[in-house]
Amino acid sequence: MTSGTPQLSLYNTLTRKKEPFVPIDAANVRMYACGPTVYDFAHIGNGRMAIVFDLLFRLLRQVYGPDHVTYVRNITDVDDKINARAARDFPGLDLNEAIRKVTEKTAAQYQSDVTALGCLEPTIQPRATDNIEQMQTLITALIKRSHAYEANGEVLFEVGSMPDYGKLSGRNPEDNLAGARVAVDAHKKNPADFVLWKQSSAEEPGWDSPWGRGRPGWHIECSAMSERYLGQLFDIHGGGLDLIFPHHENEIAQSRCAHGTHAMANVWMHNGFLQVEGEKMSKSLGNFFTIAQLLETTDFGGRKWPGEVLRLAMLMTHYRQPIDFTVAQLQLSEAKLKQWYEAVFEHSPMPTSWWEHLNGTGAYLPPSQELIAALSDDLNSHLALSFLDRTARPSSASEAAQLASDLHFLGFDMESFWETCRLAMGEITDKGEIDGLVAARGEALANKDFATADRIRAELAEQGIALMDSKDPETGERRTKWEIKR
RNA sequence: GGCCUCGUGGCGGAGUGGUGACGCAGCGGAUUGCAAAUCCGCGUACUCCGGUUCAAUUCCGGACGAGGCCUCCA
Repeated sequence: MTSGTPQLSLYNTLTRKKEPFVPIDAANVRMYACGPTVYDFAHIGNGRMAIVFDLLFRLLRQVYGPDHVTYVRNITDVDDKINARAARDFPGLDLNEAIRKVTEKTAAQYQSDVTALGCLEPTIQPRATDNIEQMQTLITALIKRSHAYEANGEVLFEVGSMPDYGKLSGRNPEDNLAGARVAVDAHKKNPADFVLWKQSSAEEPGWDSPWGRGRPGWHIECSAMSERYLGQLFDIHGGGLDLIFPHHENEIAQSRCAHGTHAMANVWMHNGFLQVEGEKMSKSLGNFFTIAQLLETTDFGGRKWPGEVLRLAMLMTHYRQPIDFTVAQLQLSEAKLKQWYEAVFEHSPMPTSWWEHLNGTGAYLPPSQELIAALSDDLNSHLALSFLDRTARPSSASEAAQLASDLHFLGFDMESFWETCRLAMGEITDKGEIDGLVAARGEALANKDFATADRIRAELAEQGIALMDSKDPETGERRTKWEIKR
């Protein structure tokens, strides 16, 4: 970290305060985010989480260097919901084979979804099923240290064995009992005790273990995978707000009790939820949208939405605030994005032009200090974007190049934008052809042949090209620029 | 019932103990063959009630309101 870099501070759910971020090892900053359970398409709320932690990943890479950050996002591919889905979708198949089909297909879909949202690939994406042995090792340690017990064929974590259980969520087991619909199982010592390992029937997926053939509970996998790839104590652990309890609480209990450590991760970060048009997103309200649906169908607002537009809409609100996801918000995002891109395009900062840059080798500049400063304040993405608004009227090619680089840093790429535009442009794909028509119109105008001039303008408009005239401030000559409209 | 967030102009949303961030929309003007774009100007917002203070939207307390978690839902 150079001396000019602003201090990074992050809100820590554990302390309910914004704190300066101090990495355990600046040469290897380690973060973990709970990834998808791969049984169905990811919805736009899952997308928000991916974007938030992608932004953090990008910021950390900028501050500490791209080779000094490890980002682990797991794939949960063992889960009873997956089993149910596999049995439903592939009734003829052997269950394990059906499960593999479901998880592979869903994991691939997730990857393509979040890539469309501009998310970098995490450093490591471990699968739960590749880490069963590590989970068993953890469970064995918990039993040995008297934090877990076997009952009724299950292995359970004993909440009462950990004095500060509930610290993250600010609750203690007694509080929960009053209104909670916690099933009181006779075999549990405490109703809040949770499953580490459960038995599988012959048809269910299972692994041999000291406690019989079975499968892991939901929480243990993140404890196992984070330890394997990040160690017993790492820097940042993130996820959605709803994971605070019970998932993260239980992860902390498992990891700390198994290792005898005082902490699992130093900073716990949670992103807020999103609503859709003012209502909670739910299947029953009919306002439940998957990422793929927004990208590929016209279900939301009667049209498809580019991934970058969805990304910008998410970043317009601070990650801890609730977002009201609306068509109006997406339209505003698209307009902004278009304005920024066009500002860059106008100055064509590359030696040739962005068109050539599409195939080529442009190098981006480091992001603006103001941008990094805004994000360093607990990922204040809206403030960062308002900085872009202020630089969105570049007066020189170098300013335009800086704007392009800032956009690139935030995960918005000129390349994909122009690809999308090319598709929208229809017949005309050659910039020279457009320039020729613009010149022909200029000639017609010089001869006061407005009919011809307007015909050319109308033809271009049909191809999705809008022309705009302006006066050169120096010479008073007509200048015509064009842009792609959608 | 317990716990956690949050309440800023038509909208999205920063921020601050004392001159109304920024963007979108809107209004007025300049420019213009027309159109669009562009440029200039315009808003007097901080849920309510107390308290602290010379001064509160900002700090403290309370009320009201919204949302969330306590159900393997991000």
